[in-house]
Amino acid sequence: MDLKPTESELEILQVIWKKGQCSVRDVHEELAKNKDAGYTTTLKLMQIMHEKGLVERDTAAKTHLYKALISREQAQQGALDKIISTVFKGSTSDLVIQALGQHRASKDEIDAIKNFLDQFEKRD
Amino acid sequence: MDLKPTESELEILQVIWKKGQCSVRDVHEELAKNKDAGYTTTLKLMQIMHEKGLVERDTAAKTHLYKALISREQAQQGALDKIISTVFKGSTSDLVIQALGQHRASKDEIDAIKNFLDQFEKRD
DNA sequence: ATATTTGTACGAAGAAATTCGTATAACTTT
DNA sequence: AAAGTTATACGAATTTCTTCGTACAAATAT
Repeated sequence: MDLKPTESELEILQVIWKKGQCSVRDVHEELAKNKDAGYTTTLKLMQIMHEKGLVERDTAAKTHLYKALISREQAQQGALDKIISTVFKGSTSDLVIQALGQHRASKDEIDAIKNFLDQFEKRD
Repeated sequence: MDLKPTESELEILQVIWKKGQCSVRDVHEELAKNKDAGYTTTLKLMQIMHEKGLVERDTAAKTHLYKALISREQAQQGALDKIISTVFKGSTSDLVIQALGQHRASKDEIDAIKNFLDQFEKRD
């Protein structure tokens, strides 16, 4: 299993992650808010995702219901691994610093991260 | 200008970023260490990158010399923006915590991040 | 000067991802 | 029960990315 969603697949997964279980129409209507694609395009993509094992589906009723077989966390980790190796020279701290630099995190966020770092350090 | 390098383009950019200025052969030999592709493949990709405006080139000599027109930082930011919006629900701190949690940063890295956070906090 | 090597140009094949049209089956409405 | 609506299936066109072969020009070596 490769489990590396493409760009469009990721858009679909986002909707499924948010809603938990979706029909093609559910997903398509959500996507239609920001994007302009035909219904059968979404259908086809979801069928392909099923073939690839990215989602499972319940075909009991006429309208099939899809669930994600890859978790958001798995996808996050995959995405991180990829960009850390391709643009961050393998350096996680470079990534963290760049992320924080641009984003202007709030004090709360910064504190959350500091706490996290403290715990992390103690653990080793 | 779109300026969103593909996967292969990123591999090439990495070499150019590292060496500063490169001939096609420079890049190709570096890539050949980890990958197995023909010389003309690399050449073609670099020509396309030139068309797209990702690199500039000096054609004065027979062997053309390429320089990056997109900085590593720009590519990093683009990659971050993309995954923050597609898999991290827009949350930078989620990304940071996930990155630190899995990647087992070294003590030095953690200290670097802490220092950065301290400075960051003072700045506001 | 001729042959070999080293380079660019470029068309086109191949592969992967995306989009859509058409067929057809199953419900729903009239 | 006929017409309209809402589904899935699936082939195929399109687009984007990648790879490579061939042609040819310039520099170098014999």
